[in-house]
Amino acid sequence: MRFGKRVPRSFYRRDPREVAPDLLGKILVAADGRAGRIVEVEAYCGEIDPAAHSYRGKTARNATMFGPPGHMYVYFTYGMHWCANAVCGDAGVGLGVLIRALEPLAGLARMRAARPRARRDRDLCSGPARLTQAMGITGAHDGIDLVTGRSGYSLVDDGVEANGVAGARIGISRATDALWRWYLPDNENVSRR
DNA sequence: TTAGAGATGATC
DNA sequence: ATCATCTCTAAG
Repeated sequence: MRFGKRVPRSFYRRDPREVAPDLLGKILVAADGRAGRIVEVEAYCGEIDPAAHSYRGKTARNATMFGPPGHMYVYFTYGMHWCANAVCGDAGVGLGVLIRALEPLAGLARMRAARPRARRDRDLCSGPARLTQAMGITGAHDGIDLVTGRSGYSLVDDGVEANGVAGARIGISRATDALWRWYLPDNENVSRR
């Protein structure tokens, strides 16, 4: 791959609270050359996590979360936004990591075209719905495999170290005490700076 | 720079 | 009614 080597499926087959901090620094790559480094993530922990879509079991919307790890769960929210997760753990359990922000690395012109309202480049991918817009991710991509990248998006590792800090998750009303958000504290592309 | 509210529709 | 959000507007 152009930006790094494939993140293997075994990476995802773990507790999302382990996967999430390890995902910081990895790169989300689109087939058309758009790419961004992950700088903010949140873990969602299935049946033990009241804030997770999968908390009450499998439904039509969250079915991808209960599928194999390393696939992308894309959901629609607030009537207008798409958000993307990496499915974690074993199939059938309903675990995932929400990708909340990217540092734009390549294909900036395409990202700006996809988000004409973004005033500065740091506004392109600094939020879960912003990054899907910038990267061209929609519900059409729900369930695609991020390991093989055969459906247009993949996650790769270029070896750059990224040490994050933990905090409370954003935009939820239950399980607000769990420190299951990780981000790079000095990165300008993190949401809610 | 920050705070508040509207947009907009699927979900359960 | 709620929601894993964003953007604009108004005010400081």
